Amino acid sequence: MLDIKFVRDHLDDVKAMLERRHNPLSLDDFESIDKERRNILGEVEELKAKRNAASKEVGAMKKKGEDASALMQEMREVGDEIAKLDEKLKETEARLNAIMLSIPNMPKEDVPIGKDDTENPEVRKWGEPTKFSFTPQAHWDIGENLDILDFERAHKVSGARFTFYKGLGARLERACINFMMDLHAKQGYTEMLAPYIVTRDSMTGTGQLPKFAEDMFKLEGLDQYLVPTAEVPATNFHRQEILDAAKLPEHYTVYTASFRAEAGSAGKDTRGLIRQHQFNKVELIKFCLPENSWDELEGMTHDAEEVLQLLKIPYHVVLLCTGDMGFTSAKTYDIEVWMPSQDRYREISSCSNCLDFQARRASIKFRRSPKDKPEFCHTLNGSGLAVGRTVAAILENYQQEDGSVVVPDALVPYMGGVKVIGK
RNA sequence: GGAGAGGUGUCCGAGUGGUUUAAGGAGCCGGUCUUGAAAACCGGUGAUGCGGCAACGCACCGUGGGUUCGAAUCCCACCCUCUCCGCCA
Repeated sequence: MLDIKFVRDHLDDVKAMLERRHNPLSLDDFESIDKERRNILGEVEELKAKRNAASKEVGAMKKKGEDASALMQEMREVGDEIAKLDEKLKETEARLNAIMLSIPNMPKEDVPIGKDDTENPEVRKWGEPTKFSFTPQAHWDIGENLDILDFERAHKVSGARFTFYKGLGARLERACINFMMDLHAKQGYTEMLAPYIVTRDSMTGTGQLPKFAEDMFKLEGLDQYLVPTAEVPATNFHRQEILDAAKLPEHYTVYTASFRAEAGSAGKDTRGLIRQHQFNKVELIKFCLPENSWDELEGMTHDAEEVLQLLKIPYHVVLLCTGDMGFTSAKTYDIEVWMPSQDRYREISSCSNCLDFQARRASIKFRRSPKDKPEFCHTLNGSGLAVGRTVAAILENYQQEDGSVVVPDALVPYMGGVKVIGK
């Protein structure tokens, strides 16, 4: 969430930002509700001050044996008035809060203005699209032919958008997870495994709620949700904490399965591993000082890219334009991996600097020294990487004419020495 | 799931209706002493949020309600933690 003082003082800038993001939220009511809230607050606090003073006096009078009934009667009426105003205040604050929770983060100045993913500029490119002397197959065909992916049975057992990994397919997925976690640990990230179920407060803290409820799975009868990304448990790890500045930055690499309802994406990527209700992901999370977050974003993006470099899979990095950015982000790089069967790059990682947007929602602070006032941390998150999509990219980029798949050198030790997945 | 205990400031811990502006201690900051440090002693110090230019005010003792002129304290509901039992990977 943005600082309400910032919104108050830069309302036109915030409105312009919404337009650039193609966000239909209207802030026309903001000013009046904000003013109303402060008016009521002033009134009710004045009455409370009066009551506090009078109550003290009642106590003193009673001690002296004096009659305080007139004052008590008067305060009874003041109390009724306070109750009425408190009710009104609560209602006004709820409306204001709903608005504040719906305003997305302010994009950094250098984020290009654009309407959707067709307007994301390429920042850099690594490797060249893989060339084949034959017509490359899609990863779902490769996987089924090798009997390492089973979509049909998954549909029977769980419904659409689920997959069984089998044999060396399962091994490959697991190898990728371990390879990524080991690499990120070497890069200085602390390894973490996190809960797959989180509370509503956690979902609100990182910005998934209240706006994106339809994107996730809620547990029936409970106020808890399946994690749509490890970002949620990992960022909320420090919710409502004041961290020691000397311990910042904190870097975590977190593996979880991720669960997404994929409402509204019916018909998109219906085949294969690209868009699943459940997928594995290794996430990178950072908590840092405000002055360092832009450098930390560059570092995090490179740390994620290194996975693909070591796997020797071509990719490029794009900078998301205003219309394509996530709600909580001020700047996002997407890493897109080359997918031969689709003859284009597909997103495999998204690295974002959220500035203090999540920290304010989740109250994650730090103190520069014991005497200083706490300030909000900056939080960053990035995929390092989406594992299912990585497996898809390996299958497609490393496929051979005979239908087998060569295991990238970096993964061979994680595959128990297996160098080729064949029939 | 059953039974019990408990949730108070950075920490420990007192507090069952009115100077609680949360006792006391630890810690922390400053000072005295000391070659320096420790110890001892003296003084200072709860955190956070909101409103206000400010003085200041309001809120906050797990959360949400309620009773009262007044609630950390009484009542109701809920959440969480711990111990034991049951069940269980």
